[in-house]
Amino acid sequence: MDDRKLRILAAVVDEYVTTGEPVGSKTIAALPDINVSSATIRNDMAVLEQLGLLEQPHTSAGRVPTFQGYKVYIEKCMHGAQLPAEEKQRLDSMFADEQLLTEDGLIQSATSALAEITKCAAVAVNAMPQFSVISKVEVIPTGKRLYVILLITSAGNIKNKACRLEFDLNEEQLDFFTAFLTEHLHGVSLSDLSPEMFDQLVTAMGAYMATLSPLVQGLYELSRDMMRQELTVNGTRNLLTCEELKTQDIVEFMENQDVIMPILNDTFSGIHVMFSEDAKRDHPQETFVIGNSSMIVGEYSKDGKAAGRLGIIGPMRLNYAKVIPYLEYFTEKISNLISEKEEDDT
Amino acid sequence: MDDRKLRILAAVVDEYVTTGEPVGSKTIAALPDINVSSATIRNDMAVLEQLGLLEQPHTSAGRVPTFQGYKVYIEKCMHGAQLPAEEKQRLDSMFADEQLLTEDGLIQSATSALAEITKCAAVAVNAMPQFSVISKVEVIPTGKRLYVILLITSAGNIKNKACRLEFDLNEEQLDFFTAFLTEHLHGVSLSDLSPEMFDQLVTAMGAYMATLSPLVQGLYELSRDMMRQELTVNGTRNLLTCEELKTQDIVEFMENQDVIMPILNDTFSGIHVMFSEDAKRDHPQETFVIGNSSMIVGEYSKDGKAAGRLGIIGPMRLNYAKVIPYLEYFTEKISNLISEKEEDDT
DNA sequence: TTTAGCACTCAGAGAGACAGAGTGCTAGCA
DNA sequence: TGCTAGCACTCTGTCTCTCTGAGTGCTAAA
Repeated sequence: MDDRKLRILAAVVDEYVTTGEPVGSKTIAALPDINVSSATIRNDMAVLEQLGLLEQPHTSAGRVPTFQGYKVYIEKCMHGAQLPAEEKQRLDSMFADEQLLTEDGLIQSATSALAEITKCAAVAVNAMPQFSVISKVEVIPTGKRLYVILLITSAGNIKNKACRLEFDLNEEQLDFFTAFLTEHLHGVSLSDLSPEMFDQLVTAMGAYMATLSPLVQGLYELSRDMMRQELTVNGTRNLLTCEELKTQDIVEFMENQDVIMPILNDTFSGIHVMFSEDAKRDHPQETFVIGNSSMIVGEYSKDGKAAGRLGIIGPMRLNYAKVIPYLEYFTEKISNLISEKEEDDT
Repeated sequence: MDDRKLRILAAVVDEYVTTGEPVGSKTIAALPDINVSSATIRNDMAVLEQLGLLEQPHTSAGRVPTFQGYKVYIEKCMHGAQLPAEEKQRLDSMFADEQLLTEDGLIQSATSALAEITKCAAVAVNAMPQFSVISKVEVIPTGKRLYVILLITSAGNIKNKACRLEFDLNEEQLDFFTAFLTEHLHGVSLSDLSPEMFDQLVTAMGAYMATLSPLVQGLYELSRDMMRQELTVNGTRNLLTCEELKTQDIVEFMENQDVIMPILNDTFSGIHVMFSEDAKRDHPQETFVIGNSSMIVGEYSKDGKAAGRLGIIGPMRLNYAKVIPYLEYFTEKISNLISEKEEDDT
């Protein structure tokens, strides 16, 4: 695979990405940095087609990159595209205005900006919170036989749940229960909270068991709830303008966004590009992936530890050279902002 | 407007609803309960067209009901269609299995069943919680300068919010604040919580003002949050199969479902049918309504008091005679189930 | 008031022609 | 050996034309 063939591949991809039309040999020959005739290009394109990097929609049409072609392009032809300095500044100032925002707000504005800029859908998930640890459990009486359990983790997540008991608790019972929970659960990681562990808790309560078990059950559900990752999706409607994506697929995705969770959680580092073909192969159990789509995912971190992922879902025919630098910028920016915040808060 | 014209209108609607094709005079003449010739029907249809109840897509096509035509049909031709008894039983048994469910769960399963049956989108909102009153406010220290505010209403809604202060509070301050909030807020209705009222609260705190105002601010945001109605939408994808609805519109709706809130909150009683034309007229400020759609809304109640609304969004060309009885059934069923539950709980 | 008959209209499907873009192959040139 | 010019061939998309069928409105008769 010589240098010229790579340049031709890159030219086909660039051209196809902007026009959306199959690219012919003459178009390529007319480009300034290609100095061979269209006949030569035709020969090279035939080879690229045999390698599975290009394909023809029909005999008398130009060439279109295959998803393997895109892969080679991204890997070998894109060498570190950068965001223009003025664009960086513009975005920096946008984030400067929003310094006060919470992490949630940050993710919201990052995904919507990303969706706006790339004309794709932007997604984000926080990292699996399984390793965060319970820092506080409170039980608060709030009405006749009605109690609210409040669960707080080291990562700062707070959730509550109301439980109704058979009987009202007296002060002593309440104190016992709070102390009991603190003793057994403080510092325990969420992922260690198994149903078995809760069974043990119930037995350990001895005489209080019968009265308090609904609370323990509620607590279990609450911890399950905490384990759930938050998915943010923005700009899915942008995908509608891509003819190569089926509307049916897009809407199915909108109604059932969670299917992309396992794909987002795949292990990798840095920026990762994935096509619907890959997803179908690696996650056959997922009922649904948008056909002909690609997903570009990056990771953001908080004080050096993985904190979540940010991605773009778009058509396979996507201006990767433009989009990837943006994604890099945003992941880095989010990492900085949430890490700083932590610093000046503690 | 004589009886025969009404029967012809009904026949056109019924026929159009099932076939989706404009209906010609011959088709109507062939129906068993119409005993006049096609020429007579043509004359009547010309009159119905002048009345604005029917229209022709083009000169040599059959007739199609206008939205006014549907209105007259629903009002005068449908005389109380009923759900077949066996269907009622089937649904009853479905709900019997789910007696343990919460109100949320009930709404979830009702909307998804309704969407499934009608092949439309089903929506639900709870009633505006503006008249529920604050029954409890708690402030719980959870870490360094970190406090969680817990707000509980008479309707049983619970929400929390974390606030970070400049300084840690000592026990006395915390006690003061809790007592202060209970004194001023207990029994106050959510709709009375204005920014001005919070300003007064802050001033009334005297010396504590500076330290505690972030908590008051947090409390205000929490109360705003509580006022927000919960919207449940299910089965929007079903709408994609209707050619008369624009995909663009449907997707726009999916991404921005809240726009239907004001429409759902319109005052009415019983079952109410509304067309996108009506919605555009009555809610011109709403940026978006699905064109050619209709929305059928009913109300469910809890112990006789309005508790929320359940609706169907579908194409204007909809089998109203089938769909409306289902909606009636579901609203009544939900009302019964949530009311019963309340009884045996207090 | 209803009906039968007739001329008229219009959309949609199908066939055929044509232009244009692009290819593969062959033969010649550096 | 690698590149190029030229040519025949292929295929799609578009345009035009025609034809069919469904449906109407109008008129005259029952």
